[in-house]
Amino acid sequence: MAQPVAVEGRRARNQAVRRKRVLEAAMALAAAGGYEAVQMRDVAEGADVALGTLYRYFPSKDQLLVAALGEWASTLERRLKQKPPAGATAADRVIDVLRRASRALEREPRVTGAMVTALSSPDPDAAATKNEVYETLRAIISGAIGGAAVDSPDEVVRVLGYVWFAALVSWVGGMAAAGLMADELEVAARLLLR
Amino acid sequence: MAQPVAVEGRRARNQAVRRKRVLEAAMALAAAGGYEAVQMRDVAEGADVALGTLYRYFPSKDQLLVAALGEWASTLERRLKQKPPAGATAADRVIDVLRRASRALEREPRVTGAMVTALSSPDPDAAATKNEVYETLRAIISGAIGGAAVDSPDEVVRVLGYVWFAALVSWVGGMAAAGLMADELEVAARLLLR
DNA sequence: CGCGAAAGTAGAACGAGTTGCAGTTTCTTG
DNA sequence: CAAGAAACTGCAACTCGTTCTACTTTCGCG
Repeated sequence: MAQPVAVEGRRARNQAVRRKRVLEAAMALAAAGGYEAVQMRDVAEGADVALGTLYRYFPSKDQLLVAALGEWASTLERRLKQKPPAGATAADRVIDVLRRASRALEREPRVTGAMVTALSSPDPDAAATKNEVYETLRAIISGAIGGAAVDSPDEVVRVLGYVWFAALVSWVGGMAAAGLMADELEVAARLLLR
Repeated sequence: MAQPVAVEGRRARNQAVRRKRVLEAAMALAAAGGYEAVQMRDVAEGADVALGTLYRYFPSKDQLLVAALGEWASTLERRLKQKPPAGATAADRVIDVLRRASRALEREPRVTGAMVTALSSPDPDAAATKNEVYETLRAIISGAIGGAAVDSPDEVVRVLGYVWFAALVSWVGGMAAAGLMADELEVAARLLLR
């Protein structure tokens, strides 16, 4: 009589649900008050989960927020696959993508701030998760370059990834105004893809 | 009978001494155990200063460490003025400078880690101090380019500054091996200064 | 000199990330 | 269906950055 246990069993499904609830609770808090407002006790309460459980899912606050950023980046990547960037040259397409991304990030400055803060944290336990995020960001840039003939595309992509990250940190750290970020990225893209 | 109060009076001199003691204590702790080992109570004790006094000099741990990085960068800049980088082209000189700097930073990984962690912290109160550090780093790159004819030198310098910062953070965050940092910088310099 | 403000001291107290623990619930599996 | 392991819960406790308080010392200046 056992229902065919769809995929992965009931436990896994419940865990996926919990995980999502946790991430949503964290985002809600981040939207309201940024990094410092994402307090682990509050996240636990908001997700209706015990503090210990929260820590079982995400071993630290930074890993939680980096994971959230990972979801965001994956979503962006998916959307870009469906609606590829416009532009005749590789530089134009890269700039288009980065501007779109920047606009989205700037729309929720506190959320972005929280996630980027976590991304730049030194926590070595989060290194693997952080790398995935970087990987996705690079894939996004790479996709924008597409098949265009570019000198050493991998190197260009890596350098652009660095610039993207640094620009985000500068903005979040209050060292650069919001609009600047996209402009700096455009400058870098034009220099590297000329 | 009053001794001619050299410069700036006795108070200012004592404060300069205290400040230096604090920075030295912080560096000693950082050398031993990195960012987390730089605990404000221990810094205060090591510098033979009360905790409250420490906070009067440096309003936060991050500002303390960023200030330390600022000293390091200024020293490097001074040294480079005396012994300018070797190399025929701008790219070669920039690479030489960045390699020298990287080697120095990699020699004390824990100290570097502590300082870079602070530099990438989002604390907006530290923005001014952080900007000074960036300014110095850019000046160093700029000096290496020197008078060479380069397209949009300011933009190139800014982008290289971003890459330098991001490479440091990657290394410190455990996402890239030590030697890699200098190599990535070389790649970026060659791409931007070709 | 001698006073008053600024700077320093010791130490308690608060907040938030993280950990540990004892007891309960929920799955999976045989 | 009956373990029994793994996952959860609620909560106390610990750490370390930061703040606050009450008191003392030091220095520049009239």
